[in-house]
Amino acid sequence: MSITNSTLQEIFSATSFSIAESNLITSKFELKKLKKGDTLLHANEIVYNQYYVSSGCLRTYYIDKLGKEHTLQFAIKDWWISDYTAFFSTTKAVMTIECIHDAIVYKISRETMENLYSEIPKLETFFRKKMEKGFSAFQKRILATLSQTAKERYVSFVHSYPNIEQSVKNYHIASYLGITTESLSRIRKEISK
Amino acid sequence: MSITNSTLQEIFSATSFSIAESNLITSKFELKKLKKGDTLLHANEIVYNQYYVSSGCLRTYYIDKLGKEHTLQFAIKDWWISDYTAFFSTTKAVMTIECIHDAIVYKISRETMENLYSEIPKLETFFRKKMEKGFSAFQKRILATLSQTAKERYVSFVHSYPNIEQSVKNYHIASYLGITTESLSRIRKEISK
DNA sequence: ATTGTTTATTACCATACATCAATTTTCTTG
DNA sequence: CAAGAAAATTGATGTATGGTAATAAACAAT
Repeated sequence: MSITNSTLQEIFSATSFSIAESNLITSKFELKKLKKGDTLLHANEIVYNQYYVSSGCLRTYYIDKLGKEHTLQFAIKDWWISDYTAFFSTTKAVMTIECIHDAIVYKISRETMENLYSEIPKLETFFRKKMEKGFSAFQKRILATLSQTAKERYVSFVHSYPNIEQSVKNYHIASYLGITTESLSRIRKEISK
Repeated sequence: MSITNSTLQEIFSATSFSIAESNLITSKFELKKLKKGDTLLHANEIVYNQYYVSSGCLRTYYIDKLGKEHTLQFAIKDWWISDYTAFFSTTKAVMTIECIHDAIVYKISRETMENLYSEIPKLETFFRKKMEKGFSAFQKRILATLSQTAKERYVSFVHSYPNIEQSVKNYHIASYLGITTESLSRIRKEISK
């Protein structure tokens, strides 16, 4: 229950806090260790928390009515993860979060976040900017799905996220790109020629 | 140059400001009237501004290397519009914003926004929450593209945005859904049976 | 190392959606 | 309301990606 000051530095690198602020913030985060295969968040559960990923790898995925998995997001060091649609409104998760590689994450609730925001405005600024980045990333992804072929999207994924590409299964990547693992396999073969 | 207090109310409905705050904010917005067919933002232009839509209808679209248009977003009354990826980093627009129906918008620059945020924290809260909603909406759209057929996405679009559906061309909707206008036509035929 | 299990590949056929070209319908504007 | 322009529809055919099933390769565990 609670994290260290150096962890605080890790999470909010560019931001500087007073001692009082630091103490307040560190007291609110909770460390969690995850093993490969663990489920951090189950679909249908009410989402109270978001998580900062300090190490390891996780993914958020959605299971559709046919039972197929669709990966919305991967998260490695220095990424935040949750089912954000549910998190922002404290409603039930549509997605599941799974640990792909043993991980260390720091957990914080939305209620706590909102309270911290009013006490420490620069924390709100920090997260507003995070959100702007995330919004941007999603926008780019939508444009990519609209305008590119599966092959182009794969190439650009490998290029943009070399660290992730190495540490996840091909079928995870396929479900992120919106294609089957067989199609991805064919694409990889073509590229390797 | 500058808007009225009642317009301020319109934009920030749920939020209340002191007189000084109101005056400060209203002085920063600039009214702009647009005619159908006008371009509010050109691709390749540096993006300094975002716009609140008071009336009318606009859309943001991307032209790919083959010359095809892909609609990222529509905006009607009470929506905000810009090329946000470019706006957040004050870089060149990738997209174009076109007026689809005569519109009235209020313009404000990012620099002004950032200054207002530090003076009026609740304004930052307002936009953080807007951003959370937008992030959520994009997330849902990505999940929909990953897991649904074109027909399902069309039905859900019509259901979610009845006001937009009425006021835009079918080929706009097609380019938003990521299909051709011919395919959309076939889908509509099937549904009408 | 051997065996079992998970993941990736390959082949063959199916399907959703795209493309192209023509036609019809709807909207504009004098 | 007539004539032209823009948008939507339809038909015929093409293509990217999906589905199924079998096989091969990679990984894990004893």
